[in-house]
Amino acid sequence: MSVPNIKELVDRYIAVSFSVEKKAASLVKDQIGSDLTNDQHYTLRYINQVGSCTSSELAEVFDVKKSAITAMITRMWEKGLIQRTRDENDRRVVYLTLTEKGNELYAKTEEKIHKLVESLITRFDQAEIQQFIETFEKLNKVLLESKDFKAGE
Amino acid sequence: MSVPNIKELVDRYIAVSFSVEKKAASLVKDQIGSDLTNDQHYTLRYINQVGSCTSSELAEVFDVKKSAITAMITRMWEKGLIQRTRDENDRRVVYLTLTEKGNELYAKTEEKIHKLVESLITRFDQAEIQQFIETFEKLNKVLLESKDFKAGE
DNA sequence: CGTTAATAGTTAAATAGTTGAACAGTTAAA
DNA sequence: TTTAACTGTTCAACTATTTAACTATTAACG
Repeated sequence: MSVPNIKELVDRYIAVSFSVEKKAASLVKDQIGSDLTNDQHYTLRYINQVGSCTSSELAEVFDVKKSAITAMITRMWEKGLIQRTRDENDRRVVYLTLTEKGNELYAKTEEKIHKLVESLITRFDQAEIQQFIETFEKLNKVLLESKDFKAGE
Repeated sequence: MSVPNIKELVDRYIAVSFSVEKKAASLVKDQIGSDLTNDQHYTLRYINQVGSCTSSELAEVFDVKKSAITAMITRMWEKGLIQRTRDENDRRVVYLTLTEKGNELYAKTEEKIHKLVESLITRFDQAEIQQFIETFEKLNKVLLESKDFKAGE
């Protein structure tokens, strides 16, 4: 058992990734659920990070169709969290930015999530969690390449 | 930068876990999307693993309300994938099992997901992926404890 | 130039998943 | 035996998603 075969590793990965995803989503929701959905928080997070972006860009990042983004952005726009600004040079393009209210709500919810994640990862050895995140980031890159491969064939 | 502080690790974890989740969900869906949703596949997977379970148990595992489970199970029952059997001793309880069709569809989709995950993790050093999964499993335990803590306070 | 392509985003209908509250039926406790 | 607890369902409301059709705009090129 000290050298698990590939099949066992695959099984364990599928099981644990599903379980962690469900539990983490539930904990995040407990923190921010009354103000925002998890997806809406991640949308605020992304726009806050890049400053300004388009629907197409979000669709790419979230790996969903543009119409799904339109629907979500409209809901957030109705809550006054997001601003839509037409590009004057290319009038097809709409830039999405956070409003003051959007920024404030993001900061508030992000603080809660930060505390949550911190309370989790400080229960690990620092070297272990660092290695874990590095492999996780590698996996993220591998997934990105898989997507390109898929699109290219 | 060789010794990142906690805040940086937390930031990186939040970003990468979100990104991986989105991309993985998308790839899984590409494999099984026409027959089942991702959640439905995971439900088949769980029931296949334990043989038989109840709605309450699924609600616990999936961390959602029982009414959400009822809705999903009903959809899968309409497709002939799941059987509902009342417990004769405690007639409140309904046991959920896979039908023949459910088993076959599970096997078919699981094979695809297996191949997908295998193609991903074989791109890592075996020791690295093994360590990664072990930490992931630890995280899963920590999350379970966090849930208990939350419920207990 | 003018027609045709491609692009950015929206709309609308359909489906899946989710919550919360009310409810039925059943079992356990007092 | 009445009351409380539990299992599962129904319903209304909502978010997220896809597909297909559509508008408006820009780019390509003959």
